[in-house]
Amino acid sequence: MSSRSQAIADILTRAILDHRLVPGCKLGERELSEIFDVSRIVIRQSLIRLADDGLAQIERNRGAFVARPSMQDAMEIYDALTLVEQGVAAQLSDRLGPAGWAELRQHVERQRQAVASGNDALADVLGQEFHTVFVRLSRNKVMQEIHAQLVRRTTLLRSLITADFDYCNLLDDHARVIELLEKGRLKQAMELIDAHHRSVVRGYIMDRQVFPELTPREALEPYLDTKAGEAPQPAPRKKTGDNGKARAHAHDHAAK
Amino acid sequence: MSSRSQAIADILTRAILDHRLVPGCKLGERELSEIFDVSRIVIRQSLIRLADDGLAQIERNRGAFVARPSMQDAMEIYDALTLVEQGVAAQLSDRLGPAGWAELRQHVERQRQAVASGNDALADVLGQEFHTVFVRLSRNKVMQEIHAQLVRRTTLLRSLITADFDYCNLLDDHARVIELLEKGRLKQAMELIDAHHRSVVRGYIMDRQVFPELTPREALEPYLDTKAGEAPQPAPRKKTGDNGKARAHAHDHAAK
DNA sequence: AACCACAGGATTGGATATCAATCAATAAGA
DNA sequence: TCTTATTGATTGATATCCAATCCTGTGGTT
Repeated sequence: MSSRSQAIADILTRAILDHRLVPGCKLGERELSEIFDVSRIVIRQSLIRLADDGLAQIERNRGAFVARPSMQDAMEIYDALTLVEQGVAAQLSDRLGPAGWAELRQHVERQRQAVASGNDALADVLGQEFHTVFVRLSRNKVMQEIHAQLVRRTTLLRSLITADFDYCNLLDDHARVIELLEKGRLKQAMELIDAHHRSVVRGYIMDRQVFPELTPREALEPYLDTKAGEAPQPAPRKKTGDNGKARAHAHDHAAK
Repeated sequence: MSSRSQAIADILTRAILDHRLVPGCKLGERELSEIFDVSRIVIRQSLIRLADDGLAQIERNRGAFVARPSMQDAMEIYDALTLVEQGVAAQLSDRLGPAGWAELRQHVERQRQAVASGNDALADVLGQEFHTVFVRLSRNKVMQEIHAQLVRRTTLLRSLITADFDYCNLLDDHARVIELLEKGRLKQAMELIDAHHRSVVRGYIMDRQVFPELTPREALEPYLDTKAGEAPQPAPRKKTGDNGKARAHAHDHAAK
């Protein structure tokens, strides 16, 4: 392990991405230091890392809070994500070998099986991972890190929306992007990527404030015991505005 | 100002970008804490920020060093920069209004005047700034920050090269990119951006190690007095392998 | 002389206690 | 009721201390 503050930053990041720590939530140094049983200094360093990553916001003499991106921020993040993925798509359409295309198709197939077998949680994860795999094939670690950061911020954004949308028509986007790219129809693939992200962000309805429901202590409890071992995957917090239709298509959302 | 550690991180960043702190240079906590007259903890926080930005590298129990990117890193950074700038170019070719084009042309014109009047230092700065202005016109703060980070890392890379190249044929790239974009010849503009960055990184000859020449204390001295006021622009360190030809075209390099 | 092992020093990572500055919220007063 | 002052809580930062680790230099061995 690199350092305690990095480990704690990772845990906080996971908790935020799992929507257990919601935007606006106060991240008090004393409270966190008691939860993790470390000194305040280590917590400060963790919070600095989170702030650099855009997941937390530090206000002088007021403390750190889980970032509360604005609607403007959301659009900019999705714009940047679109730009990056379009660029990667352009690179891959030139450079990617058969093994790469096979890996992508295999990933989509696994996700499709997960959806078919009703394993929504797995489908969620695979859907998220697709983008990561996609960018990894560019073999550019710098680009990967930039993209990963943007993905983290989009995941944070999902804490801020109440209404989900109908994503049925976008279920097979991954497969279609692969297909278009492999056929050399780069422009269409890029337009598809753009259209998809655009429709996602257009569907966003952001709340002025989200209600925590979980104290930081409760939110972080599941991550604690693992000193340096396996990471148990605690179930993400259930969505509050849980209307049936939205829930029915939730995996489509995370699935891209 | 936000915090002491941020201010110090900014100073360290500037010193690195000015090539006063060269890659591989040890950034000892005790030494820096004495230089800046703050506690070691503040320095640690600053170093974490630098590491998150890719300008420093922290090795456990060994300390922090100015990052020493590999040739592979250099290519990846330039690839990412190309990707970003191409993407922004695509956006601007659609969305940018006349005022934007005018601002770009005006910037190029100012740089041209600086070159004509032999003010190489100013030409350098303007040449760097062009990219920043270019990306700023996308009106996307997220993208701006990503781009700025990449630019910082390319500036760091320049500490690692000894041989400069002949950039005469690329002097007017900025103007030509603008021209092509405004005419809607997006593809050609993107190819020009790519070709330019490619030729830059191909010309890189990286040294295994760079010799510091300046102790951290000497390197940081010019930045110190300014508690919170104006930032004096200390002259960048003269290049060591200073052969006439390289020097003669140095401004072309920084000018892009 | 070359090489390995061990001890010591130096440095980092972190804990604790303490202090000043600032913000927030309550309590006092007009 | 509105304004102001005090109090409490939290952050920013310092100093000191301790443990773990790395580096080095010495000394013994071959």
